[in-house]
Amino acid sequence: MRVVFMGTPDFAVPCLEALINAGYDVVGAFTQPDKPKGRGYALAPPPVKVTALEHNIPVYQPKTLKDGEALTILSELSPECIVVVAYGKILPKAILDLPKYGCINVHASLLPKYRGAAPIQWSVLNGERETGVTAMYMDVGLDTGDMIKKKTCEIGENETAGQLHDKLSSLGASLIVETLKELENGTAQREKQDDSQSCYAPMLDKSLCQIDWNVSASQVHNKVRGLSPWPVAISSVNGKRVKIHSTDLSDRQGNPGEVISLSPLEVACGSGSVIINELQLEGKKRMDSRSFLNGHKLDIGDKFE
RNA sequence: CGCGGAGUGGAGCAGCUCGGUAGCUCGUCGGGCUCAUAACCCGAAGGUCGUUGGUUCAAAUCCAGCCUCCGCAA
Repeated sequence: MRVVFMGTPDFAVPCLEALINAGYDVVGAFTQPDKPKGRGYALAPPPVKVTALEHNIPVYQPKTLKDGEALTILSELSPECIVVVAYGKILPKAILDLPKYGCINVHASLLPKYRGAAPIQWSVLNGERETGVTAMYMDVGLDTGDMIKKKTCEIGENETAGQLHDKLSSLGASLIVETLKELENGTAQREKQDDSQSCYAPMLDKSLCQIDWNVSASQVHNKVRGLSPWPVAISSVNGKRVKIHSTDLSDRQGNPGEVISLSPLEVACGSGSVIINELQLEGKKRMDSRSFLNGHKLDIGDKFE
């Protein structure tokens, strides 16, 4: 089957590789344009581009799909199916209608829940215990297409968005391969989404990162997990910004934000408390809290805020 | 040329302004104490102070270049 792949970040890479390994004829890869990134604004190629080039797949990085150019390219590639995984652009109807088997999207949640840009992080932030990946026929809405197939997985109590990301990413890879098989066989299901059950997972905003110590320990813990490894939960001590990378739940009480123990480093929340395992001072590397305390004096009663 | 911080025994930091004995909190190893401890006491090992060059009688410290790591911003 001739397939065009559309995707951008790391999450999409295993799907692309799975298609290649399963023997699909990937005739082109669409991905976002290189963007200036990091210190010095060095131009960074998206991960999907790197992978595609390694397999000698032609890469296209149009700024927009709305003009005729993208459609022309796609017509020439004449894919029987377009697979879209975290591409980051809306596909116009003309493109959706192009391939025989349609445009198939892999989304990192159990739809209709967590439609949108950051389903993985939001499912952790909200303390969900289960999530998964969904394959669907794309339509003109945002993650609203009819569903074909799902795979579920558990979210561990201490699991981070990063760990979940990796799990779902490989789940998504096997899902897309199985889904294409079913499409070819004609055994693929088609199920409408129940819009009344839907919710949105918007792009993460930096203002989310600030930890409010007045909320419950599990809310703090979910925030730390959900924002790890990026963009990372933020607090400050002694006037300096600190990233909080990893915590454990505990249940001691105290004034919210106050250090109530030094070994291990434990901070009180609105209810319960949280043990800080790993943190990072601005300009410094991330380190375990014991190392941190060796070089930065903290006392019981000092406040995180 | 986006803005900024940092490289000092295994870890985290101080020392650098005002050049001249390598310091602190841990860890490690050996010994002691205790019913017991991420407890305490005694002792020991371990560092070309990122790298190259310059200034100087003398450089971790001053000057210049390079490498590496990190924070912000995108």
